[in-house]
Amino acid sequence: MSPPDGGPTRAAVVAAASALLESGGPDAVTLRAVGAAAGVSRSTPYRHFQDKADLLAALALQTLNDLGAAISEASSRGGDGALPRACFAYVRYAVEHSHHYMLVFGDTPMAEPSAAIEEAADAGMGALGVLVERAQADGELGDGPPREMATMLWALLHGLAQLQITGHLREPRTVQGDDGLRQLVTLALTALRPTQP
Amino acid sequence: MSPPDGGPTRAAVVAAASALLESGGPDAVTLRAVGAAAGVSRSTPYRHFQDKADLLAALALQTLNDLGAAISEASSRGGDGALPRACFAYVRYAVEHSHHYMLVFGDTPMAEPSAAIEEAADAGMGALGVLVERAQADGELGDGPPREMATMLWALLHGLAQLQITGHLREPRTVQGDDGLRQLVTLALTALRPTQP
DNA sequence: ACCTGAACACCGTTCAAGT
DNA sequence: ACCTGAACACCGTTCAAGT
Repeated sequence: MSPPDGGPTRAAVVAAASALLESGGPDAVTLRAVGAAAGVSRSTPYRHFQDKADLLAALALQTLNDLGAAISEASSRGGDGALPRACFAYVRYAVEHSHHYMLVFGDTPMAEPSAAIEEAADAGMGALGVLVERAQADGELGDGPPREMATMLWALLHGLAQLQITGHLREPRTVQGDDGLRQLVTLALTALRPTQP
Repeated sequence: MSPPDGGPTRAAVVAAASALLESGGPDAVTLRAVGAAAGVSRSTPYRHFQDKADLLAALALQTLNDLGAAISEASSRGGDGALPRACFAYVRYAVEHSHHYMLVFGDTPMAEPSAAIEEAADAGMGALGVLVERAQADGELGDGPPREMATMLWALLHGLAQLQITGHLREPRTVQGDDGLRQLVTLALTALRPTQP
C-alpha cells in the first residue's frame, strides 16, 4: 500500500506542509501548494497519506513531540521552580508556534487520533502530573488529587494560550508579551499555593 | 447598500445558518445550504452580509449574548454559590453548544470583531469579574487583583470546555458527563480558596 | 513501484439580467 | 430595491496513463 514511513518523499511532504503552516497559516496548507513546495505533483501526497487529514495528523504528532521536549527542557534543571518554568514553557511554545498549536488543539478536522498521538499526549500530561506531585510534596502547591490537579492546570495553561492566540485577551484584559503571560501563570500558581501570604 | 438590519430575510439567513451549524457542524454551513434552508438563492446572503465571515460574526454575536444570559441566570439567585454556579453554567453551555462555542473561540476565520462583539465579550467578562470580587469579599476566593483573577478563571473555564469539546480529555484523564466537569470546576475553586481544609 | 496530468464534485464569490 | 441563474477561480480527491 503505502511506501515505507521513513521515505524521503514523505518527510519532504511533511516538512513542506509544516513550513507552509508556519508561514501562511492553515489556509496556505493546500495539497497543491504542499506538493509544489516539496517538489512533487499535486496528488503525490496521496501515495504517503490517506488524505489531507492524515497528513495533518502526522504534523500534529511532530508538534506534540516538540511541545513535550520544550516542557522537558524547561523542567530538567529541577528545583523549586521546575513547575512554573514548565508551565510558562507550555504557554510560550503555544503562542510562538500558534498555527501548529491550533492544529493540535483547535477545531481543524483531523484524522482520528492515532496510537502515536495518544501516546505523545499521555507522555506530556504524565510529565506535568509528576511535576505537580513534586510541587505538592514540596509544599508549593495545595493538596488535591494529583491527576485532577494536573488536568486542571493543563486546562488553565491551554485556556491562557488559546485566548491569547485567538486575540480574546485585549483592551480591558490586555496581556502584553512574555511578561504579561508569565505574570498570569505566576498568579495562578501563587493562588494555588496552600496558604496565601 | 445593505437592507435594514431587522429585515426578515436577514433574520432567516442567520437562523438557517445557526440551525445548520448545530445539526451538521461547521462543514454543513455553506452559503448554498444556508440559502436553500432560508428559502432564498445562493447569492442572496451577500445582500445582507459582506461575505461568509461577516455572517458567521453575526452568529458569533448571538452566541456570546446567549452565553452571557446563561451565566447571568445561573448567578442571579446570588448567595455563596453564585460564582461556582456561573462557572459551571459557562462550561455547560460551551459543551452543549459546542459548534457555536467553537465558532466564537475556535480558529475559524471570522470577520474582525465588531464593536458589538467586543461589547458582548466585555459584558460577560465584567459579570465574571463582579462575581470574583464578591467571592473574595466573602472569603470564598483567595486574594489577588480581581481583574487578573477573573481572566485566569476565564482561561481555566475556557480550557476545560475546549479540551472537553475537542476530545482531549479521555482515558487516563476521562471527565465523564456533567458530574465530571462539575467536579473539576469545584476542585479548581476549592484549590483557589484562601485556606485549604 | 512511484509519479504525472486530466478530470470530477464542491465551495466562496461575482455579476449581468430579470421583476 | 431585491433577487436570480450562470460563470469564475479554487480546493480535495480520484484515476488512467506513463517511466
